[in-house]
Amino acid sequence: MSKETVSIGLSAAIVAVEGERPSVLVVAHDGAADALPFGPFDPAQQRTLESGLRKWVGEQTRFDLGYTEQLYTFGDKGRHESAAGPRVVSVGYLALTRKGKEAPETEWRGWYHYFPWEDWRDSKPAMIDSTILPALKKFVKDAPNAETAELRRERVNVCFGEGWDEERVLERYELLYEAGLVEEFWRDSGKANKGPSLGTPMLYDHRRILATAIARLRGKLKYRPVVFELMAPTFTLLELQRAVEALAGLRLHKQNFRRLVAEQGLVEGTGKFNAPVRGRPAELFRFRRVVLRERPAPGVRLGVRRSKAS
Amino acid sequence: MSKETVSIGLSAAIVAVEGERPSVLVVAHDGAADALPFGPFDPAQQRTLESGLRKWVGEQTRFDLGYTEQLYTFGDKGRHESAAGPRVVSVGYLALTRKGKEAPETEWRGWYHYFPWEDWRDSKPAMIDSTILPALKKFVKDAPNAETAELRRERVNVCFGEGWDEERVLERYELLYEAGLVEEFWRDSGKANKGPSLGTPMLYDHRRILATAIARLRGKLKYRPVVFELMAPTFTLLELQRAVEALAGLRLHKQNFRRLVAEQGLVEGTGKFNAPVRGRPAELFRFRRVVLRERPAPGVRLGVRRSKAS
DNA sequence: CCGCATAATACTCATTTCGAGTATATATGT
DNA sequence: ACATATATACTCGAAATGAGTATTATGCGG
Repeated sequence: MSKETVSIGLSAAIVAVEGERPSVLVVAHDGAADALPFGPFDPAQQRTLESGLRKWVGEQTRFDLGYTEQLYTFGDKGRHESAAGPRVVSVGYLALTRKGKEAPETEWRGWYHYFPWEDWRDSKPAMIDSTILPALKKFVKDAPNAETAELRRERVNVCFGEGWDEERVLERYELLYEAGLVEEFWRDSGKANKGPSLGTPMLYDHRRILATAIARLRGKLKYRPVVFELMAPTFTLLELQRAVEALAGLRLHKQNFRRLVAEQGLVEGTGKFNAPVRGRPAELFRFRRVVLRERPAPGVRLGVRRSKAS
Repeated sequence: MSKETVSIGLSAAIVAVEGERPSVLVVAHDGAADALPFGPFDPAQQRTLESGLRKWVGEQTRFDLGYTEQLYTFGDKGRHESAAGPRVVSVGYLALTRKGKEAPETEWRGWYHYFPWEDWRDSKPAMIDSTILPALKKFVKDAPNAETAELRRERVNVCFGEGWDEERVLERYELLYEAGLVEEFWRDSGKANKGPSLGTPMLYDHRRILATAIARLRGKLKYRPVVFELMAPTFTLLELQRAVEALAGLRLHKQNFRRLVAEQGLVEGTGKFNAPVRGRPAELFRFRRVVLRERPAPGVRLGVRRSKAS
């Protein structure tokens, strides 16, 4: 094993939405922490990193990855590899798919298990005021000097202060990590955690990769029609809205949502209607693929609401 | 050299702006193609990829990298390494700095040398209509089948059709690459180019990394105050506007630009004025660092003009 | 020292977008 | 029939946006 070479690992946050639940495919061995599917990159066989990813995902799971996107390359010492063997650099990917039968050893898990503070659909998660903000206040106060304290105060404000920016998923996770509010911090530092531990931990730095994936997806949503990778071929407008809301972790204004989607030419009606459980039947729509040719940034601009219920 | 391991290279697009010219630091050996500063990553010495980057940039050049950001990890076979030796995976970075004395062997070069079709400040570059579009039309026509032709037509339209999206720098470069309009395509495929060759080529895949850097910077500009990393401590509003225009490759509406910048609280006046060459003296402004605490997405929203001159 | 070119800065205006709400239509269940 | 639930259409005001005109402060050439 040469000193100058490293081994490359590919991790994938494979995302699907079922109804109102955004889910991620995890490998869950009993006892061990949840992990993202992970595979080695074989430089001898594969021409590109992405083809390597598609290959082992195809082998290990049965999913057809539609949209895939590289997220970030992590090379931090000690956050991945074992003491023996070569240094591991891991390249994280985001992949979107429609849920199917999962492979053995894997299962779908709602991503808000890992990030409960990111779901604002019902209301601001109570844990923010009850647990997170007090703990972060302490984190600011415990800063070694005034300058660090000021920086920390700024970060706390940006992440959890006035005006929720749903895209800052990674920033918030990293802040909670540094403040010792997630289990991984204590695991990585080898000390015992005596305080709160928020959300379900994951193996290695996988929760960080997942945070990156969610952040990227929430951003992309607004200017590229990526949601449709997660939808069935036809869907009602409410189903589409629920999917977007699930991903963004926010409630949207129904009437404005359909106005946006329609005006942008993102969807077209099929003339068919669903069989409703209750209420007036909704028309089934399909994604207008041609919009890719027409508009420069055809995303689902999410008309965020400012006040009460929908 | 193990079969399963690769060697990691770090490339950096180090960007500065002088007046109206956005520049990138290149290593220019006589005869050879321009290259981005490139250094190997030493897994034995460095804890993270970014610390590895900062180390050799600090050694080779004299710059203090302010803002740095990882761009993308390229692992394509044949686009980087030599036949012998290990497979090279290259991690690209974007770094912003203020121009200083460059190191030996390096020089600043305007980035539009490499992407002449990306500079729309004066007008739509003539080469688009005279050279690019006809060649791409041929590229569509030469498609092996109707489906590929349709896909290509769509891409051509998105990249160079109605409605210029200044952020699609990478998409455009990749399209030109595949259509054989940039020298690198012919170099990589080992054939002789008989057609036009647009812009100045670079070593390996460095022009692709630079395209990624420009795209990322143009996007970030709008929602994070990154321009200020490139400005002197104080500046006039016109200087700021010119810098943004240089990066975006677009002209902006002067009065609206200052309205945006002022309303968003991005800058504050110093009460001092410059010594004008002509015209009324302009007030010198400085970046309001506190804005980071106040606003969720404090970027320079660039009120793009739709008609004639400023 | 006057008028002009040039640039900075202030202010106006119409249009579009956006958040929010009301009104109406069409189902189901009792 | 009517209560309830959902789908869809339409309205309204506030804010943001694109574009322009007006005014102010300089240097410079006569």
